Amino acid sequence: MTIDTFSALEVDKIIQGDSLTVLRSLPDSCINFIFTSPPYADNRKKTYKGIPIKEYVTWFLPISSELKRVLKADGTFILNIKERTEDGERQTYVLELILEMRKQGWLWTEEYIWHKKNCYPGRWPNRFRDAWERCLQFNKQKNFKMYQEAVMVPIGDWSKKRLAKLSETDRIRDVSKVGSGFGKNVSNWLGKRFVYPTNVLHLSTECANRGHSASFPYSLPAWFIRLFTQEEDIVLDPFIGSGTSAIACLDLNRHYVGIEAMESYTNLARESVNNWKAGHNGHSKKLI
Amino acid sequence: MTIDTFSALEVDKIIQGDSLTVLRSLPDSCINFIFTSPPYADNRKKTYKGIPIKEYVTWFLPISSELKRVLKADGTFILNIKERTEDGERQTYVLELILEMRKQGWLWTEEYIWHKKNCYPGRWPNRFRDAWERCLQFNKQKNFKMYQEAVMVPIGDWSKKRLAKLSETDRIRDVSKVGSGFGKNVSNWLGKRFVYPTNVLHLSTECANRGHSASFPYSLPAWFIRLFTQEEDIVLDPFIGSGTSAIACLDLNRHYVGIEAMESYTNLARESVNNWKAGHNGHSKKLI
DNA sequence: GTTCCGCATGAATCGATAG
DNA sequence: ACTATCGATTCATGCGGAA
Repeated sequence: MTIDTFSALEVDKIIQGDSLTVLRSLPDSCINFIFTSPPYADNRKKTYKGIPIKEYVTWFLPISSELKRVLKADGTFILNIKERTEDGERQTYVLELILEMRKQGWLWTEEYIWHKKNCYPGRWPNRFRDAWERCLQFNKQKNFKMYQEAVMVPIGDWSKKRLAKLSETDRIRDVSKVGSGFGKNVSNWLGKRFVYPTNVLHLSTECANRGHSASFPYSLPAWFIRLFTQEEDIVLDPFIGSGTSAIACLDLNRHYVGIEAMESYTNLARESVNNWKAGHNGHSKKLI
Repeated sequence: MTIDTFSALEVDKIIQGDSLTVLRSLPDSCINFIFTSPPYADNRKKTYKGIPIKEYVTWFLPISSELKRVLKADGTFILNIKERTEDGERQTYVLELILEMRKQGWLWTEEYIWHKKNCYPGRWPNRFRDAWERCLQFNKQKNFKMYQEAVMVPIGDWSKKRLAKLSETDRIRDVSKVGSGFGKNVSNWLGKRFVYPTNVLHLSTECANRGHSASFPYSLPAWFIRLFTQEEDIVLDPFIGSGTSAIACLDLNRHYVGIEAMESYTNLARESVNNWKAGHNGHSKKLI
């Protein structure tokens, strides 16, 4: 990254505004990694958090085009999404989106499965509970940065527990141990036998009553951020919601750029960031 | 099922021949359930087990059309498939296949994830081990046969604590919803030992215990056969390979129709069937 | 500081009812 | 007929307070 980039790109901020508009104001090739969980399709509510199914692809494509522009050549874009059912069918807009994004020049590199261990309850005569979501990986070129060692897990049964419990409690423990960084911490871990994970992630959704609901658990962006970035890298979340990705960046010593359209969510995200800083003795991350 | 159907459809057989050709000889609407794991796409090997990627959709569509014809109106088709990577990208033929099959009139009802707990080992610089496959559910109409009780799983350990004491809030919460449903609700939970599964299946890739290698484990077709059929129903596998689906049918007292193009696999499947019958004291399943 | 235990919650989905 | 809203269904988990 160059000085020029930094002079044009302000990092560690939650920007309030329309995602497409804000993205257009960002410089080319300034972002190391993009993680986002965009608003899901919803025919019923025509609010911010509900894009009609039929308009979904059309709505997203200009955004993915800008994301491709701002992403560095060796960067990665992870899109967390799951299609809705309508009229008893899985809708196909996510499939269409993948095909259209490839026409934009994106490579569809991989599809990770987020297995939601505590999925929503319910019972229906024609289907079971939906316990998984897609984490689609897109890249600009075949060679991209990937730091597999940062997400290695201990071998054996408790490795699954370890991966599953990478949430709030874990965060505190890690911070209290080391200030130098999460990846280092993990690699120094007690056992010497570590194994690479697979493309299936077993994470629970957080369900505590904290005044707001995170649409995805802290550990989801954290896992991908560790996998695709190094410290001081810049992470973009164009639909940051309540700020989960930003908190993950703070913990992992990455820079973040968050965009959020709704004022209430923006305030919530900024508050989360301030709480994090307060919890770390007022020491905010050193800015370049 | 009518007598006519049976006179035209011979069940409990492994038919050797080209799948499309054989399918065309079957009567309309005679099959209760279709499960198959078709030959994977592969550009390099031009063998039976390798359909070129670019031809895959074109190759499969006439087959899926015939499958739709032979399936009963309330039947289900489960397609176990996973796209290959080529040039560092996930290929898109499965996505395209879903879209094209919908144009044929199929409903894309659901996508189950088969999580392969002991997936193939290996390491690559740009991806992790692939630990999941798609099990795509297609139907002819919104209302289809589904026997959810047949695949219920033991309830989690949490229930022991949870049900040990009935707290005040349980009562309040129930009352707030349905008013009169409290007693009934609690009594249901107290006796409950099994719950419904989700759309994520955790199965190992272990094969049938006969020393024959199968591309998918016995438990995968068995699970779906139990879910979508009753005893005496007819199950079709148009790419039956070494006969795993047939063995599952024998165990579950379902009729099977298997199709296999290669003579060697056909012999293997027939041998598996014979071994099964020998292991059951020569009593083959009663034929109608 | 640990462990234990109660409890509210969740990117859900269907079918019935209402406009 | 067609769309919008609402109630019913249901289970594993993290969190917070208690022991």
